[in-house]
Amino acid sequence: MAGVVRVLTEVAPLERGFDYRDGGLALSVGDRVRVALGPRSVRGWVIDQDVAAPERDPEGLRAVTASLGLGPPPAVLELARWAAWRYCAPWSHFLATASPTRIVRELPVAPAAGPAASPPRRVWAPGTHQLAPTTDPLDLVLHAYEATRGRGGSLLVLVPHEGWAERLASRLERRGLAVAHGDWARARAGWPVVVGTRAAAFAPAPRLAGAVVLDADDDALASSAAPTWDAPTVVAERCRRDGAPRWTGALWPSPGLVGPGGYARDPDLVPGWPRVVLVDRRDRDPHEGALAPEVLEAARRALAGDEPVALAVLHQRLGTGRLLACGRCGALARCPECGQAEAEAERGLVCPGGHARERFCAACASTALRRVRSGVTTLARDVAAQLGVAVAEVTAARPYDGAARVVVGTEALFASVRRAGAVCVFDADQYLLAPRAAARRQFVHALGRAGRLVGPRREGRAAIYVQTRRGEDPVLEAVVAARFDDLVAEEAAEAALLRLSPFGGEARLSGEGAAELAAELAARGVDVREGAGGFVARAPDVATLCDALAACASRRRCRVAVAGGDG
DNA sequence: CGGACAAGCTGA
DNA sequence: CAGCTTGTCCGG
Repeated sequence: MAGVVRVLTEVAPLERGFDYRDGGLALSVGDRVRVALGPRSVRGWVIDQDVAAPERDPEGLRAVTASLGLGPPPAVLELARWAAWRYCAPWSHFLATASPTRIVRELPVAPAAGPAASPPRRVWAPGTHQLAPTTDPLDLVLHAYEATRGRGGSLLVLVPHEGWAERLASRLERRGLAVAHGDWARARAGWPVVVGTRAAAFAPAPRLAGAVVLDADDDALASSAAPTWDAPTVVAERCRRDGAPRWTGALWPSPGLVGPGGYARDPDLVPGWPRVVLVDRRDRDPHEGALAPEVLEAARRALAGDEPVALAVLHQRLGTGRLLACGRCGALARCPECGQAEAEAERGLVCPGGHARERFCAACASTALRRVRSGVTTLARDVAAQLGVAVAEVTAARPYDGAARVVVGTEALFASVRRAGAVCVFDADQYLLAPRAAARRQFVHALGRAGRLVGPRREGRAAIYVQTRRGEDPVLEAVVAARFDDLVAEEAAEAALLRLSPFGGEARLSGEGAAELAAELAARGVDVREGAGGFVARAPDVATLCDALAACASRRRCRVAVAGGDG
């Protein structure tokens, strides 16, 4: 009895499966196989079994060359198919994410989900929780485990960074939970708890009992490289399919993370935020150096303390533009018409809104404008000179090695620095003046992460110093007071009004074939506008947009980034 | 995607 | 007309 299976190959642009005789191999849906495709030998996945052989010439089918072991279970196979539609990307891309890196032919036997050694202290309702950065989410995970362990299946726990996943996995193990972390076979076997980062949204657990996503507003949970997709949205869909409850923790409950049910605020939100001190540098001596005097004073106090890292200086590198400031009065060069940061043009200044003007300071009319953005290396040298101590430069490529007590780095420093006596945000304006609304959210998120280094305000002395040239900025006022409700509501209202994600479907088209795809979408009634670096397509809802994209022949010839959010 | 094969261009 | 580039087609 020669069975026929349908195989989807790894050859991404080939969206349809090809049929093969199973060649006597015992194959199941999801399994990895090697097949011949024309003159080539390629890997693929069994996507269908018991396929009818072609009526004419049933012997013309080639046989599967070899079995390459287990692949994703059927539920995850279907989830990957959904993600391919949702993000306008090849199915095989997500199947690869859900597959093991080495051949797995046998699975361990999953242990039963026994009770936790220490029960949760609180009851956490499913839904979105705005958590203070210093609130330990372990209790939420323990509650989610106890609340779902009778349901059968795995509790999936996602965090944005690998170091956090490792620490969380071992803490849960110490409380008696059976945890699969970075172990494909255990997840595939249905281990009671599966912990991981972004890719674990496609962890091969056959069924979810529940899911927890922590720091869901961290950009690391979204893939910015093509194809773009985001883990919170995928997990939401997965829970919907399995009828599983879901808990979301976020520093900033952005519209894409909050459903119609709203969100719950951490009772410790205000005391659990760090103390934030604004350092307004507008009226300062432009020669006072990289760090303001009050930051230097805080650094010296911290150097006298016993934290291994006394001061961490955070330098954001967003985009490629450079900010300009007046060499005389220190004001930032901002567009008098729309308020956005201006950049140097061939002659004069230009803002992202396209307004151009002569090259002089709008505040004091001085023509002595200078660039105020420097790289991490320059900044580290300046800080070393100001403080007279060794300064370590920390980037993704160069983690903190524990030698220096003052570190300067990008957000990558959060991966290797866990505690600090004080934090200085070198230049908040990079975030606050960026034209994208997401930049404000990223700023609050970065401050929250910095807050984990210094600890909650209720503990006193440690603080985050935010250097700025902005006056009254609602985002700065919010982080000082740890009151975000108005901004969160404002963002949601704006997204609803403009029908941005998740209130509508939204996709960015860029690259070579963008114009062609834009025309094709417009012909299907999708609202397409030309924007910065490409086109933005909008539809009343995500399904309409994704269906339209799926029907377009030219969708593979350009980069399509469909916005996340599950509403 | 990537190979196979056909059609077009070039140089001697 | 060999040798090379460029384009189109197709895979079970």
